[in-house]
Amino acid sequence: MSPIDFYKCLADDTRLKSLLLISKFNELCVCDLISALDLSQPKVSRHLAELRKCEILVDERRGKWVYYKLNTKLPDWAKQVIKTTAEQNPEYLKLNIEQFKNSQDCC
Amino acid sequence: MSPIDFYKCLADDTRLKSLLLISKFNELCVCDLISALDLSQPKVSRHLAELRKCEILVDERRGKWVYYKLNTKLPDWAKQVIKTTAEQNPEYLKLNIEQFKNSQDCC
DNA sequence: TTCATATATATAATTTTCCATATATATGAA
DNA sequence: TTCATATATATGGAAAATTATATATATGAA
Repeated sequence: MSPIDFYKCLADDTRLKSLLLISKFNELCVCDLISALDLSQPKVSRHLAELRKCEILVDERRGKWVYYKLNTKLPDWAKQVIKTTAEQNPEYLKLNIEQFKNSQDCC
Repeated sequence: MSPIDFYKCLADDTRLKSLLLISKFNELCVCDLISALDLSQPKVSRHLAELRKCEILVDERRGKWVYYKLNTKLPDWAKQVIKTTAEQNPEYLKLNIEQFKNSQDCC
């Protein structure tokens, strides 16, 4: 994975937020992201497909749902970049996480 | 600096290479980057202007030359991301650094 | 059939690039 | 010093390329 392909894939609000939310929650299904980000299903799905195509995320179908998580084969630098960004920017995801938790009726 | 603005600014080959070269060499002038990257002067200048506009780089004129270096006011996570990417991807800049050293007639 | 997700196509918006030109500094001659 | 020229860098504007979006439709599991 070349740095430029990696950063191009992060350079969209929907993709970056999806990635950081998935990093925080370990794995999420498409419908979780749709409700957290409050975006249309095709939009979320298309951006997840991009993250899948450049092998940042992997997907796994379990019944009706498709779950996305980080690709464990990512190079170390990419894992570190995602982790650092997610941990040190809580405010960037704050509202999305609140909304997600409300929609899950939990916490 | 929001993560999305930061990553949008990295998501171009000219900008990313310029940034990583500057990170490696501490500071470089525009003409150094033009010869290292083998790109037109307006192209390099325009991309440096973007990195300046989003406050990732700062510039300083010294005589005829304008030097660019990292903005020390960058948030920690951004500094870490740049450092990690630069250090763990030597091959991404390899040819550019060789070409730069040849043009400088050094090392 | 319904629910969850993916994808195709057309359109819109954004970004990049190129060429020309502008600006700022340095240098050399008169 | 002044004027002309050279060098380094920046920027305006148009065209080209890339990317994102909405809507409609397709697929796959229950």
